[in-house]
Amino acid sequence: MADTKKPEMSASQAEILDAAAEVFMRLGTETASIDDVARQLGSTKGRIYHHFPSKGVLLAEVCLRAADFVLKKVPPVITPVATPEENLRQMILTHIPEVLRTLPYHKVIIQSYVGVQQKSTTPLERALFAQVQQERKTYETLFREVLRAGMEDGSFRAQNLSITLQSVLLMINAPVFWYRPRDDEPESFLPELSTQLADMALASLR
Amino acid sequence: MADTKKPEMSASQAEILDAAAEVFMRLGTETASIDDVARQLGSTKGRIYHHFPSKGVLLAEVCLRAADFVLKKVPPVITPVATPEENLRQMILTHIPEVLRTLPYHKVIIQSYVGVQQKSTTPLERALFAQVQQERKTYETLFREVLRAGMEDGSFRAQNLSITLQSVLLMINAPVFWYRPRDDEPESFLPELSTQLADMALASLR
DNA sequence: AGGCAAACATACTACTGAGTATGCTGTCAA
DNA sequence: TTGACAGCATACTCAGTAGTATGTTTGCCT
Repeated sequence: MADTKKPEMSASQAEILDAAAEVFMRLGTETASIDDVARQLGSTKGRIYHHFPSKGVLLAEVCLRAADFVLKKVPPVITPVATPEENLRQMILTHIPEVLRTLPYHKVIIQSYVGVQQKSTTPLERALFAQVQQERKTYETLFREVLRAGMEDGSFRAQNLSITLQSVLLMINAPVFWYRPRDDEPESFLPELSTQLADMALASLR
Repeated sequence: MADTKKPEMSASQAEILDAAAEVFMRLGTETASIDDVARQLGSTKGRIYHHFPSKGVLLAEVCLRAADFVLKKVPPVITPVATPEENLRQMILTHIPEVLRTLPYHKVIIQSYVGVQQKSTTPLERALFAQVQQERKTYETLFREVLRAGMEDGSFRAQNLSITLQSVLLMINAPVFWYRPRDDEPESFLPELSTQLADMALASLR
């Protein structure tokens, strides 16, 4: 655990992950083949297997990147000087645009969340998915602590914390299920969407 | 449209659908094979293909049944004499236990909702999935109308209706993502879960 | 210049899993 | 009783896909 966990991803690897996320989103992680991903890249299998040892690892890396996106943006906006309401609101207002900016990644990680333990994975794949699980747990804890603090000081209604946490998390991820970027969409839509969801989430806690 | 849409499902067919829902839930709709479903039944492929022409149709029938479950229970509790809040609360308190009672089916339909258009489907499969889409839309409309009525008479805060609808729907389906029945679970847990979610959903609208 | 990796492309192999063709068995009507 | 059909089981076929083995090019260091 001595070394920092940044495996120095190359530009080509990032490009492959972008393509994989896009294709996995469109076709589903199981249905999509490595050849589909290669076609999306305008290249062939060889390129992908040069950088990733298996399809399972590729999928795991996509999920890991999805988790990293929000995990880099949200923690910095939390501050001890703010009230739980203010903290939670800022977290949500940061979370939603970042998720929609990297939408394909999050559509993929939700697939892996809804369906399925991976079948017959290699040790490396298991390790990566364990890391995804870990980061997910870390991210949940950020929200859990804010909710707990708010319930303690009476800002939020006292009730089952786990249920509350899951509900709030799913609520702020709801756009992942239905949002599709549109050409005729006004500039103001994303901020409006974010604030409305933040309002609803906060209201649900009172 | 003259005939009633009840294709007279046999007991054997229902048993197959139960097994398919269970296996599709555990392994994922793409990963799970027909042989897996057959093994769950303690029989072989032959039985399944005798009743269903393809894996896609089998999956579609599972989704259709999932939609039917809630669509049979929820509409009867809606009444014009009640306020929008009261109607919505009763709908949620009916929806959640029914979903958890038939959990595997709903885990499957959510998979098909998150991931993917089906690839290279037969006309029959397309027709069935269109029917699923139709029933889903019908179900959504029930909630949309109650929300709209509540916004009109001032019970609910006026805001983007579609966003509100999607958020509420996802919120009351949240347990599908995380709930797992436990042996040491008190009798009272399900009612408590339902009322807490109903409270949160209604509060989010104020 | 030249050699040597890294970064791919090409051409395979092996296997899994959907779908089919056919065989077997009980049941029920005529 | 018999034949005919529903309800399965068994034993295949065949297409698609993950993974591999091996070529080919491109930078890059000396």
